[in-house]
Amino acid sequence: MEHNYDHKKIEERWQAIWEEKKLNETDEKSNKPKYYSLVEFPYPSGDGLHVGHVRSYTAMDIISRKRRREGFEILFPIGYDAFGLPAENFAVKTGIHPKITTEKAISNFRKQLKSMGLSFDWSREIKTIDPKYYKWTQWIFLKLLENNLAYKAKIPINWCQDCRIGLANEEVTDGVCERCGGPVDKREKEQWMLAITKYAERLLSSLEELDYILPVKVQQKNWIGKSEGAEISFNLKFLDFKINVFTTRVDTLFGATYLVLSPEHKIISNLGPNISNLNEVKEYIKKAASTTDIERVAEGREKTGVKLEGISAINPANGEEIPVYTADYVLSHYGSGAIMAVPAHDERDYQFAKKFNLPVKKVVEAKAILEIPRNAEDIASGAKKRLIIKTEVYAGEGKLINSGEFSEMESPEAREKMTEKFGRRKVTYKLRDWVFSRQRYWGEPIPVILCKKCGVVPVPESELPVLLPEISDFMPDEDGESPLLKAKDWVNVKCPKCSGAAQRETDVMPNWAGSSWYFLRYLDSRNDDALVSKEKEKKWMPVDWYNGGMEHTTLHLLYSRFWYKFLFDIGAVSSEEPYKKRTSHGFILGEDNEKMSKSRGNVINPDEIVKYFGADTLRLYEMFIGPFDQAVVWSTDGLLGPRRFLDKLYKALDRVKVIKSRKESLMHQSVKKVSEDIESMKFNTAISAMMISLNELLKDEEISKEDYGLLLKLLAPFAPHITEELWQKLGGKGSIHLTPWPTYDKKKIVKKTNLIVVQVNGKVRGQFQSENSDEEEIKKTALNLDKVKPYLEDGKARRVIYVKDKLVNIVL
RNA sequence: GUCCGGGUGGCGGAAUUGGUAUACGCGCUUGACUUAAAAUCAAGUGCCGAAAGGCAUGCGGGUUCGACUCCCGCCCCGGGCACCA
Repeated sequence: MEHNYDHKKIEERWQAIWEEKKLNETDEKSNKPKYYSLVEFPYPSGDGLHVGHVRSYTAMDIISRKRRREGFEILFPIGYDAFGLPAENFAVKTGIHPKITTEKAISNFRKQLKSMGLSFDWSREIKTIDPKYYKWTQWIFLKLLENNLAYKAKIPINWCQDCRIGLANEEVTDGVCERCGGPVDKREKEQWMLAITKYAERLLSSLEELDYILPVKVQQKNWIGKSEGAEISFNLKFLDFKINVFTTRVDTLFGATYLVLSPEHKIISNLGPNISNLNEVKEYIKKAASTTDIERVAEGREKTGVKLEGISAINPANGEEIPVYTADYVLSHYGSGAIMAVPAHDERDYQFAKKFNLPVKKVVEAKAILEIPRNAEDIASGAKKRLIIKTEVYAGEGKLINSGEFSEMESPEAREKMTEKFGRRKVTYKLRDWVFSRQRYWGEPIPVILCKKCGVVPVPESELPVLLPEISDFMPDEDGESPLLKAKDWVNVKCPKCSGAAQRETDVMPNWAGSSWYFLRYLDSRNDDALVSKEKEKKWMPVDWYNGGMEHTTLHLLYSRFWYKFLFDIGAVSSEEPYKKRTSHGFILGEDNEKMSKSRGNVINPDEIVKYFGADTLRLYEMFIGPFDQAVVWSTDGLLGPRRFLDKLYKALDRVKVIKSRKESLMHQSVKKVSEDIESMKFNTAISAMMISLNELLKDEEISKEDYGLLLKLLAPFAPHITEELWQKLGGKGSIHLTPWPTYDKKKIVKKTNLIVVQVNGKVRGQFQSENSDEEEIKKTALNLDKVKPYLEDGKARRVIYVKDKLVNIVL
């Protein structure tokens, strides 16, 4: 018998056998209940698979393997999200076509993924760059266009100077490009937009029923940013214009002492002739446009703005004449792009009012705040709680004053009544439409033709896919026009409508396009007639469990929910939400506690780990390293623990005999623990439980074959290769991965004796074993313990507390 | 600023209807085996203390017979959002 655990031999052998036997391929004909488990398909970067991929993929592999053995027909697919900037940037530098580098990276990824023993159904593999795939991405776009959810608009977009690319709101972090960290400014550009805002309410409200981890729900909710308030119209004096403002605090209307328009507000140009300082205003607007987001919100930046001389508005509440300003602290894209300023009750308005000497009028009585002494010193020095009233700005609610008939009312009531009298209810969202154009090469061409006569003409469905043309110069030009413009033969076409000369749209889709629906394609990945057949969609959707990164919460996850709801609306799918359950994994940081990156030199290559320790050890380690949802620090030394565990398991086989004495209580407990922990993704404690089991089994010379086999079955989802090998050596029939998932018997877990802990005044002083639960008897035993007696000499037990089968606490 | 997480040995971490704090693993110490080392096996390992005992879950209070766990306040770390009216 072999005594050494040769991971390389074992892993290669079993991977080949499983592949040959198609062990992991989904059986479409099966009548078992379906289970669709999904991981985010990787972007095939030239750097190869990251240990972070292994973490997330192993977790879902464990869940899929368990489900399979619980009697479900599993769909656990994989593919590649292969359009993207890194390959294109590399192409700009080297002239090598992104397709070549991407395909190479995909081959490498495939090899790496296979070496991990992940139970993917490889027969359904997809890649977003495949024309047969992006045909359907383009098809969805056409449908969006047809339903007025795709439109072209000239809007100020976030422009990354380094990448020469327009960015979606979601792709800008702290005012810099999420990708390259370069500065982002605003440019007016004609862009394709998707009207995700039309779905804001639905995206928000259906969140409630979904089984997503809380942080995901919270983030999406905040991102959608629903805000309920009122819209109030302010008429202008002497002019037939009105300005609408959005406010959540109508109750402060009597305190509105001026209005502020965002510099981009359209009414300013309409008012032009009536503004006596128009030049000054224009100057300010120009300056505001060239201000970047970083500058605009820079900390401690003083408020700026210009008064529109000659213009004044009427406060509808009290008829007062109030001035109108334009200032960049008011955002054009939120609410109506105009606000009523209430300096007494809003910090920002107050700052502005102070600078421009505008009146501050209190209309809500401030509530006193209770100040409590904090530290021991304060308390010792006799400091007492006291009430303080903030004097300057009070942003809270309270009783109204100086508000005519509404005085004496509390804020909520006043809001109701004042909305009714002066305006109307209004709901706004922070969510903005999705900037869908990219002036780049390596993406799906947007399938429309621009005709001077007919305007935007969709490419007929029969002509899909619009293939990405071959070009050799991938650099976008200075103005940010797409490199596709250089493919003259491709660009110049006849208009499908009028047959006149026309041009193809040269913008391509963002890399979020292909990933917004990929989970549907897995169901029917070779279908050329539809993105997915109705029948298969009905059978497999929605995804039962989807694990992925938190960084995709407001991007991919939200986008794909939007597309799916849209597909539902046009009858292409039969349910409204794509993912029933969403969980998330934490990052793996380098050994230096920093994010893994080439420049830091702290990247761990999974290939090396597989080579030296084996895929099973790597999998086990990554699951053992810490709580699945939290960031963890890589430790190569830490791999030794799981590796030793597998070594011990392998050697233990020599001691396995068919014997009667089993460790039933222990094993049933393990089955319970491991089963439950997998469901809650507490893989670290599941592994700990299996380590404890093995350690316990090894305490005896002989190990029961039944116990050992059971342990193998529990471990199989985590370490599929070694358990399969040992299962065969044990004489097991068929693959261990096809055996039913073990069940446990509660009765067998119960212990015969209980350990009773004895405390005196809450401190542990002793313990004893007890076979019964008789309160009086146990209390008596406790009071007579040698360790306890000395405490009873001075005084009597005032009270004795008994917690059944657990603890006695003697209170003196 | 605000919304989520999180703070426990030398290190990763375990423990939740409040009931033995430090499971499991790494590391370390000692011993066995070995010419030696590695590997492996065995014993030990929160801190202070010779011991008895005392002290320990970010800090300060509180509730309780009993608090890592609940309440009040604060500090620090990670992440999201941020002039959103």
